[in-house]
Amino acid sequence: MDQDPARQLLIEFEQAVLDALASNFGEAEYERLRVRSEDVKHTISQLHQKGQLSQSTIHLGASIGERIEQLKLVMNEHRAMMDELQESTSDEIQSILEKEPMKTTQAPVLSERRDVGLNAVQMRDWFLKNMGYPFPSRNDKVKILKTTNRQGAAKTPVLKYNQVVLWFINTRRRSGWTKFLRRYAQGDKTKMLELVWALETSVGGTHASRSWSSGIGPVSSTKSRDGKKERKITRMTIKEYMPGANERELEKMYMEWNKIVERIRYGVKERVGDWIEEVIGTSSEQ
DNA sequence: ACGGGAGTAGAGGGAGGGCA
DNA sequence: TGCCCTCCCTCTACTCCCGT
Repeated sequence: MDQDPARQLLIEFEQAVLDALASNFGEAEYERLRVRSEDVKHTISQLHQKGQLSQSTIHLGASIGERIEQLKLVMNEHRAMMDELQESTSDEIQSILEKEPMKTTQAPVLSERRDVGLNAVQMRDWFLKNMGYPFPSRNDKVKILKTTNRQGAAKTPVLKYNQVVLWFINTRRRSGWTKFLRRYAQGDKTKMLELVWALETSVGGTHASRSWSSGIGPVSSTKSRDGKKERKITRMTIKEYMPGANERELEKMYMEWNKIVERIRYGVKERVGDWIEEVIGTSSEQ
């Protein structure tokens, strides 16, 4: 039994989400979970305000979110087959029904620019799996687009290709990834890839335990993702990458890196409890 | 031509203060 | 206590510019 009430609350909450996902996840179940998430959010926020939320509890919350996310992805794989079948049928029906002229491609009016938040789960996931080179090719973007739209079909607005492009541009900049690239890799993306690989091996563990990966993988591959040109990656340790750096400088770099990862995982959200909303919001799409 | 970066506008929402 | 207003922050998306 966990002695920390906040930790206990989070663990019980995770169990409730898992139970719901394992059962027939209907509207009633969603509503119950939503109410419960409000309680959890309220309690966690209060503890945070009182300064009673330990770092390990915050990390527990993060890893619970990660586990729920992974379960969701697995379930979506199974669902994808059915969806594809449905999609091809509905496309056919839609082409028959679409006798109206094509919608205009004009820029949306300002009031439509930020109606509801983007479903950025897939984009965040892709970014975190390719931290060394977070520049998705056209194919990657289309894949992200399809998966996102399949997942959030009814609850979130359709994600457009351009939104994926913009999201990655903004996230690289705002998360601090671009600054990190300039500071520690002199703006050289190949060097950055080497650095992130060095960081990854230095930290150790798996993608699940770290929550991020360089994107290179264990087997040597020098070909860039888009296949346009070769990138020679030298695999070295962090000490080899930064031979002149002392422990303090390395520590500072690790801290900056962790901050970037956190920003990408949860957006630049600072309010405690927002991650719960995000988890509930995305899990309910099952 | 295309993709990415930088600067920026605007919408939405939370926090906090003032007031009845 | 509840309402209103203002300020500030986050996020999306636009425009312009630059590099390939």
